[in-house]
Amino acid sequence: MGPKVKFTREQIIDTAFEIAQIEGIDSITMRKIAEKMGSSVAPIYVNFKNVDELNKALIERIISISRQLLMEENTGNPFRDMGNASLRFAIEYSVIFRDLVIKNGKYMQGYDEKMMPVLIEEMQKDPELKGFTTDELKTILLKMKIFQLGISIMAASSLLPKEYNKQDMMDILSSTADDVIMSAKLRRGLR
Amino acid sequence: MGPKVKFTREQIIDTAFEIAQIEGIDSITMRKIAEKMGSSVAPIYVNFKNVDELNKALIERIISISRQLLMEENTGNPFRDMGNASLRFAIEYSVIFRDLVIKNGKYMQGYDEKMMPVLIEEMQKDPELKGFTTDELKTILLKMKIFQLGISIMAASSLLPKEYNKQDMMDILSSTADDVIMSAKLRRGLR
DNA sequence: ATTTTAAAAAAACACATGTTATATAATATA
DNA sequence: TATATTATATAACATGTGTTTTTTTAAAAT
Repeated sequence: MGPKVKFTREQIIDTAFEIAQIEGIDSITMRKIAEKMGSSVAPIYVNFKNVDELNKALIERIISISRQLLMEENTGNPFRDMGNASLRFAIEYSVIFRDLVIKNGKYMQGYDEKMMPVLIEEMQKDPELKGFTTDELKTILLKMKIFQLGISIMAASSLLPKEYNKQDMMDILSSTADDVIMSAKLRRGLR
Repeated sequence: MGPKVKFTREQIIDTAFEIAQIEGIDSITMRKIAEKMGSSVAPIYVNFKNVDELNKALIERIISISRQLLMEENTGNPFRDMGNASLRFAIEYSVIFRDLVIKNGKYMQGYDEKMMPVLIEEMQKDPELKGFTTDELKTILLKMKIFQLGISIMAASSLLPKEYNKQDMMDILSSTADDVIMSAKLRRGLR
């Protein structure tokens, strides 16, 4: 055996995450990570074949954090929880969130397609949403996902009115959900 | 005088725009522009002090194109036109649109703050929106701007259901506008 | 026709970055 | 204790980029 391991794979990913959070994913370099850890680049190349592998691991880490936020949010109303979790992630990790949406559309797309049926199923259990067809539920969900992405990006990019705080954001998200559901109910009445 | 000018400022910006449209703004380099024009980098440095100046000029070009799209869209319903124009830009120039939102939040912020009062004023003339207070109109506008950003980014990032076409996007944008306005009217009834 | 001038090309410089090759040193094992 | 192993450090290499310097060249002025 050689000397004790001083820099682990986890530590490297953590450090990359910290840099990404402040400067953006593109600003990560091998030397920056090394400097921040107080090492040379050697430990990085022991743990990762190259920069692409490191990036892949970082993306996985980010996804896992966002998923954890979703777990924490749990009012029993799944599609509202999802919106709030996304918003929280966008606020707490704004730089990374923007990078992720921009760069990683493909990953998100796959993730989304898997979540869709699950969410529809959950929505069917929701008393507030009783009596809607699956198609109507799909439309409601899509509208809310669109709105949720919009407000998340606005929050992450400081595009909302200055005085807007987190609570205001959650309120307008919730209020728009009400709008969409209410209008769907009215339309249902016309069927 | 020296030889005839072979590479104009406009041509350089056009070429940068083409690269940005395909590979993203960050992928623009002096040498790439030169190669695409069939020149050396010299003409670029005659027309621009450095890469920052070139980027500034490119952003101006992008803004001007997006403004032109807004001019073309003109159904007389200003805040719906704005949504459609943004959506069209996002679809036609998807790579640039994403870069712009992400990178250039600050510019958009300023642009927005200037547009807000104008739009509110236009909304007050809209018969569909008669009888709302300024605050109510502001909320409606904000909700629609959020939704519009969300769908534009989804369109630009291919995050919408595969079968969704441009018309579907415009329809759901319009339908959500209806939802928001309708719900606001119901709330107004409760005042 | 010659000279001047400015546009463009070619080459060079400085620097950042990914990656690899080599050197160093700490630890387990014989 | 001596040796082998291997984590880490150091240094070097290749490449891409912005920028500057030098050279070439074509049009205009003389």
